Amino acid sequence: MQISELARRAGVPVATVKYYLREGLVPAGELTGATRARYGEEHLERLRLVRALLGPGGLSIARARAVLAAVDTPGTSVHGALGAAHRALPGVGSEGPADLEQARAVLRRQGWRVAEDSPALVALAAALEALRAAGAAPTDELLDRYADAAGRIGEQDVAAVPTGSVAEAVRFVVVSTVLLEPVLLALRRLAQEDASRRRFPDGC
Amino acid sequence: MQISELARRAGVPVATVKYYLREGLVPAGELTGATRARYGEEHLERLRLVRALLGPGGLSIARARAVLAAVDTPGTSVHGALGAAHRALPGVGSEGPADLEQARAVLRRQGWRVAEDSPALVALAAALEALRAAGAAPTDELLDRYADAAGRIGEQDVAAVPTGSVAEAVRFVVVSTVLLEPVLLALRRLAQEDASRRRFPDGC
DNA sequence: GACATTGGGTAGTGCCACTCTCTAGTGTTG
DNA sequence: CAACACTAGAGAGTGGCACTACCCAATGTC
Repeated sequence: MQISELARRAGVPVATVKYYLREGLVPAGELTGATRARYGEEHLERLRLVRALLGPGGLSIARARAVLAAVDTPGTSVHGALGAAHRALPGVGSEGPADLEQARAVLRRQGWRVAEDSPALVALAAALEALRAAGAAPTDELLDRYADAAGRIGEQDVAAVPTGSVAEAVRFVVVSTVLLEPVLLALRRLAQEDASRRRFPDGC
Repeated sequence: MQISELARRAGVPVATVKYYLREGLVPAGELTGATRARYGEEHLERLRLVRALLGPGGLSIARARAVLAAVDTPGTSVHGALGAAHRALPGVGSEGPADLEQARAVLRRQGWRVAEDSPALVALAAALEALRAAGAAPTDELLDRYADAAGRIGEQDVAAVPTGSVAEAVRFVVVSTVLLEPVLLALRRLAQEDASRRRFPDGC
């Protein structure tokens, strides 16, 4: 298929596909001449993945490229791919070295063990710092409840990883890590809405 | 305090504070002359809240203004404030009318009742659509597990709302709705990392 | 042989969150 | 009272980002 068909089937303007090709998000097609290239189903699939990461996934071009690099690198272990995906995701950017103490305490109580420099750990510390700065410091009890729920989800995520090939597992991990985040947030808001309706009926 | 002190104590450039004043994110100070205004502790608190919403909260200026409008409007019910906050939050922007069926099915199984046009419902449908487009359609079982965990969190969130004054409750709802999202996402990633380490030891 | 399309590249666009600069006025210091 | 630093308010400029429009020479199609 040519670029126009690729673009049409993915619902993306041709100029945008060219842009992704230039940025290295989508691999080049097979050149059949100086001004012709052929694209396959795998290009279409990749293009759809890119759109999902950039749109609903909320990634920037640069971060999407880093995430896709983890997908493309064969020989990476599944655990390593998860780490690469986490590193590529937008953590909560903080300037100074954040206060990791409350975050570490949660991990201790949950019995979780993670890398010393885990980006998720830094992100958690930064998020807690933001809450404190906004005058809404969370209690340890609240954090523990959140961690309980998060633990269930993380367990579920990892259990669902297919064991067929490493490549398949890596792709699954990356996609689900990124694209299930909006699902989780939407479900939380729905649960809040339901709980709020029950607790505050008729406008309290 | 003058604008320079306000800016210094919040760790924000003076020009940026002026910008927020112009955009209506921070209320004007009390004018003491044609070129002088006085700001109080409440301005400092508000400025810190704005920074938390824009930075870690990930809101745009326009969305932050809408969220803050909910905080500022007295007489709003707590349930109404939650709805206002949800409407102001960035849903997953989708073009056409998404397929709400799978999303509604989750709600039915959980026994949740939400508004027909709930933005969270649309966001969930859009997120599911993105997953399908990326070739990683989630099973109902996975969604149910996610919903179970989200249900716990939503319950917890609503239970934690202070019952003192409506204004206090509204502020709490808005802040926790927005600023606990990064906490939840970070905890999920930490749980994934721990679970992944246990399931894929030494690079599988 | 006319015409549309392609790969490849450069430059421009629109949006956003600031950031700079200017004016006119004001408090403060010596 | 004069010099000076600071202020409110507002317009214009900046840099980054994700496209998007345009151009060219080459090529495929009718």
